[in-house]
Amino acid sequence: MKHKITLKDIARELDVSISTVSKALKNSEEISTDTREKVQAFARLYNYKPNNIAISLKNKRTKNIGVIIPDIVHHFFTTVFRGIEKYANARGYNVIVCVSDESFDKEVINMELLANGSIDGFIMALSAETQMRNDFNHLREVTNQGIPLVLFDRVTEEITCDRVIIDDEAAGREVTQRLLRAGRKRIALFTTESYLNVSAKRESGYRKALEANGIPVNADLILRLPFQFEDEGFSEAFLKRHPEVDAVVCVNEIFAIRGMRLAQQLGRRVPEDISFIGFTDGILSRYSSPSLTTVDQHGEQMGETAAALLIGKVEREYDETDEDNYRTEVIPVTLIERESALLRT
Amino acid sequence: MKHKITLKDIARELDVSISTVSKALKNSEEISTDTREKVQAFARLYNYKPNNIAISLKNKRTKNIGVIIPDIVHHFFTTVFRGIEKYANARGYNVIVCVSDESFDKEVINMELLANGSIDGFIMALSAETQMRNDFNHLREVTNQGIPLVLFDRVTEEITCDRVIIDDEAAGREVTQRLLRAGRKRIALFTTESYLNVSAKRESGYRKALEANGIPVNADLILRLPFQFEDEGFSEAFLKRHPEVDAVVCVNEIFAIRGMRLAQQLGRRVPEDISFIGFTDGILSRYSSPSLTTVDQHGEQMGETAAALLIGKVEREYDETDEDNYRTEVIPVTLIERESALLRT
DNA sequence: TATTAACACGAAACCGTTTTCGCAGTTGAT
DNA sequence: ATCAACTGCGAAAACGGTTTCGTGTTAATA
Repeated sequence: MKHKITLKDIARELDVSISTVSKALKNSEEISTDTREKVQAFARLYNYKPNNIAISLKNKRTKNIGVIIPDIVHHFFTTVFRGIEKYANARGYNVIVCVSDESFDKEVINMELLANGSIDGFIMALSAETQMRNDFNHLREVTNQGIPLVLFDRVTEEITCDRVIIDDEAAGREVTQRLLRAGRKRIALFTTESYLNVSAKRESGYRKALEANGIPVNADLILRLPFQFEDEGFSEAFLKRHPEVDAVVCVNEIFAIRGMRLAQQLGRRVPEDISFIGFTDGILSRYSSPSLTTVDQHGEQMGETAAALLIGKVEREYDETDEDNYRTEVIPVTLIERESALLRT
Repeated sequence: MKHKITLKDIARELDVSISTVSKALKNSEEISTDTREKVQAFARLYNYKPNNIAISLKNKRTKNIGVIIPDIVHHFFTTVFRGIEKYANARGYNVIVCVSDESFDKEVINMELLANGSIDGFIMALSAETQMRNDFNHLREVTNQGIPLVLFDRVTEEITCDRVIIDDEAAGREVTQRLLRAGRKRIALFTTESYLNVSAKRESGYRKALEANGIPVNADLILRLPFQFEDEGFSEAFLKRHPEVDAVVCVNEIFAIRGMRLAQQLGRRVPEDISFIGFTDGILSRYSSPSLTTVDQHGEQMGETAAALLIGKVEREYDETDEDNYRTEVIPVTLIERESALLRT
């Protein structure tokens, strides 16, 4: 095994001091052209590369950013991750990913592990369990240490930090509104348990749209599905129980796809008899039959924005206690109109 | 900003030496019970956590593993990644992900960056461009430095390292064989350009199955699709040109889904008129209409196996020059029978 | 000729740990 | 009383860099 060459090795070989080598490699004016060239030639020859760890220790900067997401096998998070990775990489940062698996404990453990010098900052989406427990001490711990934090999608207001979100309520309102305008009368909502803040906000938008149109919200038309497990027939029972429903707003892609399949199996035509609109523009939406009309959250852009905010903080000096330094970026969404909903009357 | 506490701080406060603090925290017998307790109590109180970077520098071990994959928004790679992350995390390792984006240059740059001390080993799938160029010097560079490397899925024989693969040829043979047994006569193949070794092997299996059944391979029935871009109507033209085709073997999920849609749009019934079998058991396969019969590569298991091999190497002393130390693990595949292919006659 | 400035380089501190080794001071045995 | 062994701790080197501050040599200036 070829031992990796260090400054010390070069210094020994060339019979100069370590400092001289270090400076020569940085092309410091302090070192004579002669020596500089000699050192640089030698370094090139033996393919010298400085040790990242040593530099990190010295600079107290790792050029690593930590990303903690609930799940990686999930199109939305994957897309955001790509945006983060792309932006970070272009600026010389590497990305360490930890998957919390929707577990509070894993989230805490991973954060603490990374917070001890491994990363310069965090980008994360809260796990479901964290949102349910409403316990954010691990986040506070980290920000108190002066480690920059950017939350996206699954965020909380309890922590002073940057945020990248979409306007979930407006989006929920918008899609419901569009269905109403297209003449739909009985609009159902397929959502998750309400502790997920995005779901709660989308639901709130749904409710507001109905109310704004003088339609009373019927709690029976709101179906709360367990989001981690397979739907145990809840949707099917719901669709059978409510033949009058002519449109469904779904808080994610998968609920919509499953719903559509079941509706079709029950002999209902999509979108003629019943329209479906989802959230997240993943491959499923594009390739399902019919293809799904859905809200594109522009995950990649969210990721890039989050990375930009984080790296900005990392590289700039700033006053942590100044609330004005924290921004909440709202990424505009786009409704992708496909086949699963009739929106033009 | 609360400054992170160090050994030095504790030593100063308690008026002992840094060495004493270090030993006390490790519960060394060398230190009196009194001092130990005092130090430990103080450390707990101020929530002392050792600096990972300093430890890495000292130990020359980072507890980070580098993962380089061509694409993260791709179900198979994501699944493998989850397996890696799961296994690694359980053993106290973090995972740094770099996306090569199918580009040779990015792959090289990322590897070189990480190889300078940031990681203890690599797990990777080669980019398409790397496979096309057949240039593996960056891999050789890394292994020469004694950095363990595990290749998965997109591998090469040119490098001495561990590998985790499926038997692509056998799988290609198997699915073709099953279609033949089910009475299909004109079986087409939708594949990528042949420089991707997995595609090449699957094609080889397809050919062998046909030959074994006395059916001449008809090159016209092999459609090579650009895999990075949207299919510009090639599949459609193919299906129109070959109405006699009654089954298609596809080297990935997306080719199969697109093929099915087009076939259906052309008025052909799937699976009655034409059967489709794909590779990769992603969400698309499960939720398409009809659902896709596909080869499950068990990505998560591949990831776990790769991580196990890597961490084994990292933590064990071994002789790099001994070829016997390198293993190629073949993960058994499973054919998931769904609706898109009639396999029982 | 004495002073000074520029030049080229090295010593050493520092980042935060771990670990070896040595050194007092105490204890117990001879 | 002498020596050995043990106890409890600290100094210092090491990991691989960066950076500040000297310092000796040479050449220019008074």
